[in-house]
Amino acid sequence: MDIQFPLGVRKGGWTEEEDCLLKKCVEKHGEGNWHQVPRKAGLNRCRKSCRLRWLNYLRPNIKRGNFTVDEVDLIIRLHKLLGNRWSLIAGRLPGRTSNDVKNYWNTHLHKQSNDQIQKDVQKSKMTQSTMEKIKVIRPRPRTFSKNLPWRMGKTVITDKTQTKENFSNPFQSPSPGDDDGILWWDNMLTDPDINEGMIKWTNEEAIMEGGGEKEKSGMQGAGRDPFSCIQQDNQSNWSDLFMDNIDLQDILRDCQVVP
DNA sequence: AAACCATTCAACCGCCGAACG
DNA sequence: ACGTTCGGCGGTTGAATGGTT
Repeated sequence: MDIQFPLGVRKGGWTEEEDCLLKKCVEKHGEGNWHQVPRKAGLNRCRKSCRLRWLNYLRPNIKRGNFTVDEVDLIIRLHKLLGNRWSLIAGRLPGRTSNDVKNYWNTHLHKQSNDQIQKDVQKSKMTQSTMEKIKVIRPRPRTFSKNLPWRMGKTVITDKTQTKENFSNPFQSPSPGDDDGILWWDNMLTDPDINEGMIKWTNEEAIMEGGGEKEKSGMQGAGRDPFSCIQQDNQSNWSDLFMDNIDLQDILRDCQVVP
């Protein structure tokens, strides 16, 4: 670390002095224009290095320390839906950076995930219905209605069966009052096949990391929905997860897996 | 105490898409 | 239409640290 290059661009770990310069610069000029930041801040760092340091370390309200059970659970579930879209996942975890989430996944959850995939494969070989569920990931409309239940506090219960006809116009926006748009999300997020194993992971995680009584008791009850737990804990609101998030909708648009 | 191994995480790298001239 | 620049992202690396023998 700490290599000096011919062009004078420093690499490696950041010193306190550099942190201070960068922080002052961003506070003065605001985020953005990263190509100008090294010059304005008087740093011999490349723009990318400055940006990364700010985003991952210096930015205010960055949460450090262990991930909570709820955070872990959310990561797992979002990863199941989105894959390695770390920035999107991190965007739903206040104070966490994409780098943090990525690191956490790679160090704590990756193996568990692989194990779970193996289980899923085994299971899918056993039941055709499971096979269908794996194949049929239904795309969603690009826009969400303002009448969405999560905005109105409605509870949605739906028939999980799905026919081929449902695919006829996968990107069609729901008509007013059409709850179908959220039903898919609800199905996805409450699907036992998707949820299976996750709660177990997080329980183990909490115990492994020496989580206190709060954490352990926080996951009591095997059938507890982690999302309701999030809401109960008031740390985050599940409804917020998808509100005003175009990116997420775009991803969902790409989510169709053709049988 | 020393050597070795495993884990963590800050930082770098290369790529991509958007914006702009 | 094309080339360039910039911001942003995910994958990967490697130093630091902790644990084990």
